[in-house]
Amino acid sequence: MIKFKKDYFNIENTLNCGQIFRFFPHKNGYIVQSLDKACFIYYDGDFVIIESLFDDYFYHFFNLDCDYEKAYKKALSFDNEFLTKSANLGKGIRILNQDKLEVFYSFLISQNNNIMRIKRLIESLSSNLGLSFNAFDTELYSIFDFNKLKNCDEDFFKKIGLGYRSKYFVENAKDVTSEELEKLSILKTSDLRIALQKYMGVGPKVADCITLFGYARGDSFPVDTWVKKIYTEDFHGTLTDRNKISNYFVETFGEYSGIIQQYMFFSKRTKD
DNA sequence: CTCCAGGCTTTAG
DNA sequence: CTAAAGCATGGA
Repeated sequence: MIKFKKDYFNIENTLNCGQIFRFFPHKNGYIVQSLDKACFIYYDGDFVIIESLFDDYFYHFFNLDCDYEKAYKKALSFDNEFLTKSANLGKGIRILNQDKLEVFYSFLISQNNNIMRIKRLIESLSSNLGLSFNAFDTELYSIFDFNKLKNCDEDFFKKIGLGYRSKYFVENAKDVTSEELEKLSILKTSDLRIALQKYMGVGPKVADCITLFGYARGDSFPVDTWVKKIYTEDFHGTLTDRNKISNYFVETFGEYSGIIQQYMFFSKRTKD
């Protein structure tokens, strides 16, 4: 069991800011899944409790060593109305340390798609290609077995509902492995971003999500349709190219780009 | 019916 | 090089 004060840790906001797709409400908290592991996270007074069989794994997963007060204060220092509002709304958000391969395939699904459907598709892949196990009185599936991906044809992925993204899975399943992604760790973020885009279906935005959520690169700023709206409506920017918008924000926020992006993405999507 | 969702690849200019 | 069409699917 892991127990810590809930300062700068909001369970709902951390799960609902679009960085993770495999979680769901359970009793007084949430069950959260990563690869073949699961944990049960909930509040107990002023504390957050994480129950699992893998304390070390989930301690790292939830990034519990990171000081988020700095990021929050950094966000306030820019004196931008929308950013200040977003930081106050989202200051309990943490960037999770997720598995690189799980992030890769998860965000391969994400393009031109919505979060509810992304969650459904990953769940469907898992129930078809993962192993079932029981935890917290619940029947769960591990993430889809990456070795089994190689043996699936395009029709299988289409039946799951991946649509035109099916061929991305067929292509990448041939050579995108955990080991291959791990090799790229030596690259600095800007080079890593380019390297990831060599894979079919991975463009600038998906690459940024992989560097941020899989490689823990704070100097990443994914620009999707929501963030583009933020840029024009709330920062009154004039750029239209997503690459340039991303570069602009990374130059502005530096190593805090990723978390600040999450504050704003969460804020823009939250109807108050 | 149209429009949109954590966009990318392909093709045209 | 930049601009725009085409793309699967399902919910609003």
